[in-house]
Amino acid sequence: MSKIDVAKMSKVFRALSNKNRLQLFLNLLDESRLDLAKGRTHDCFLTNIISNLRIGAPSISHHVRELEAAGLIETTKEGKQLVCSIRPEAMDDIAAFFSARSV
Amino acid sequence: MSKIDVAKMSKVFRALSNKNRLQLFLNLLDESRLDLAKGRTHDCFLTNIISNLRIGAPSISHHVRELEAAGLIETTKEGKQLVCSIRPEAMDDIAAFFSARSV
DNA sequence: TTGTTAGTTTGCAAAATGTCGAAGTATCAA
DNA sequence: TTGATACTTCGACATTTTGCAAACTAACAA
Repeated sequence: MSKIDVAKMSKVFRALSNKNRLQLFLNLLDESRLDLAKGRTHDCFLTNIISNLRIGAPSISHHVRELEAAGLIETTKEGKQLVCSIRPEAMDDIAAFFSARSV
Repeated sequence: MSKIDVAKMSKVFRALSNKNRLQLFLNLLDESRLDLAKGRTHDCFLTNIISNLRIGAPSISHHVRELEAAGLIETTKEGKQLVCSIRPEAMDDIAAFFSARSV
């Protein structure tokens, strides 16, 4: 199991501590579940996962970068559009840590 | 699986987003691992889990209440001392959230 | 009773965060 | 080339967060 340090972990939680940012991440997670379960990554256009957020484009842009800086997602450009994907390693690290049965 | 409440979950993440607060929680988690793995709770004196935090007593007091308000821990008084314990359900929620394999 | 320990409450200041409007860039379409 | 779409960057501003000092309370010891 890879070791996680407190500073890094707190950044992950910070990234998910804002309602809009969490919602954005959850939208992406919903889209990605099936692929993640199979051990694959899943690419998703940003436009498709921000429809239920009531904030402006600058804020969205800012939130995406926070999620990326925390290591939770990766992004690439595809033409005009931004493509997002969840980093499975980030999910795994934290899941392992908080699994009560992992002693 | 229970549906995720964004507002509630973001509060949990917010509680763990501060380095000192996370460290405090992790100290408690370290102490609690064995019991949690057996499905039990574990009581811990506050004094024992704050030794590596470089902040004053008022800040500690504040952080403990934040963790409690987020539903991550429970506290009781024992004489002069405060006793803390991790709420196992909170752990389960977090583990489930980050488990990519749970579809 | 007097002192000590363990934590709480209050009030305050510095720093970080979240959102926005305005302006800018890059891609693609007409 | 003109316009539209999909972001990004840059201040600015209000709100929240974090931590501290000072004063306070409750439990216990001497």
